Amino acid sequence: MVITVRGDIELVARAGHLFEGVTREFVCAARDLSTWAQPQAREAVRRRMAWSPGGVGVRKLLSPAALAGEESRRHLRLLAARGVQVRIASRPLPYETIVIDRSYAIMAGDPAAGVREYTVTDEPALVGGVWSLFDGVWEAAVELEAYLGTDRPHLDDAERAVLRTLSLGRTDEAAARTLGVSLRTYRRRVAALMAALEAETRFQAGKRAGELGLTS
Amino acid sequence: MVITVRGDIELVARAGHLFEGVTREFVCAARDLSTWAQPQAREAVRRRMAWSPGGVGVRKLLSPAALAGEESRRHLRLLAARGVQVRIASRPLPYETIVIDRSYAIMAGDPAAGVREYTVTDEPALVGGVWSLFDGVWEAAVELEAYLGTDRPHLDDAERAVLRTLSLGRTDEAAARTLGVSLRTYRRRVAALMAALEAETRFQAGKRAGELGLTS
DNA sequence: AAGGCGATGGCAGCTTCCTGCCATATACTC
DNA sequence: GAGTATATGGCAGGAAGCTGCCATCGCCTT
Repeated sequence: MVITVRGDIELVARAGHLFEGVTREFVCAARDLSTWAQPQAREAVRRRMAWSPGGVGVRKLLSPAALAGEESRRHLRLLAARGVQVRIASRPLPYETIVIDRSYAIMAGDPAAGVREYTVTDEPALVGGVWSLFDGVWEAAVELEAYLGTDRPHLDDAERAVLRTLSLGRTDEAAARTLGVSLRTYRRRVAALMAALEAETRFQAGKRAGELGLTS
Repeated sequence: MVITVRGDIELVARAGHLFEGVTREFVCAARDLSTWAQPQAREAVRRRMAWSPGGVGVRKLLSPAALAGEESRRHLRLLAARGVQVRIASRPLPYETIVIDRSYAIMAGDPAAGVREYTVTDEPALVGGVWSLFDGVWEAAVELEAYLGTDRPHLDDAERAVLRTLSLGRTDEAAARTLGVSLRTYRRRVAALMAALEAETRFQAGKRAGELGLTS
């Protein structure tokens, strides 16, 4: 069974009961928090949320863009406090996706289009496949608190350059030469980088950089 | 449009033309290489593959289980040599998935069932969503060569212990003391760990450890 | 012009790290 | 027992890394 609806209101009308019928699991991937802008939709979601403490696993997967505003962060933290698992994926997820109880999948159409289309299905292969892919992305994504906590130390150009030479395994002397600065300055910058990464040793700095995926 | 077929043969009969009509992109996620066991299916895939050099981007995403046998590895390397991008996801992907030209999605049903069911669709929202999720997993997955190369360096207890002390930022002397070995031995083990991580400096070792998620 | 400020470079001394060499110990094989 | 392999510890010398101090330079403000 596959149905396609246009817009939030029609979605709620046709598939709203699915939201309220969640018994075990509700997973949701989205680029940001702007979906469900319609009051009716939000209301339906809220009604569902009220049940969540009762054993329904709710997982919300978002892209970093969802953390843009301070308000968004507060909202997400609130959700997390209510038991919703929130993770941040490294890439945007333009097509919003919902899987309910591993039985129904709801996917939003191209966001570039005007009125948003939603496709709802209960085909086992589709639902299973989508859920499985979701789970893969979920596994690779990082916990909200961890993401906010690390606070992604913003490195300036000099620090990035230092990071690169360190990653190459050069000696300080060679690195300083390639960067065109003195040994003293280079080491000062290494010290600055380590401070930025809250590391006391170069090993710790490297580990931190690796964990944060600072490749450059 | 959504159709469901039972078994490889019927899939090829009903959707085989999709494989041969690839023009831009062919992506595929699977747990292992056992799919397409049927000769007809393999043949269809092979015909498709013959075109791939002509600009079709082929991405194959597998779980580590696909690397079980030496034969599998050879096969994958062969594919890679032919221009197929092969990556290994960290988790198994029980539901096999194919997306062709971002226009058609084919998803296999529960592998536990007897005859395998396949669902084929061209619903934009479904295809787009599946593709997007695939891309997310893909991004988090690791290149075949990198995976085989690094081969998840298996660290013994001694190396794990060293890793822990290094992560704590202790000096070698303190670390050696807490581990109850001499300074010389401790440093030998650090050198061994660095060799295992293919690192030339402690920074690189830390980075590698961070990237590999070696927390302990 | 004068002064403050921040980044740089040189120097020096210190700590830490790295490794080759040798001696010892333990275990395993023949 | 003799021989071999492997892990350990000590020592020493060298390489690399760290940082305090001071002088210099460019830039900005007053």
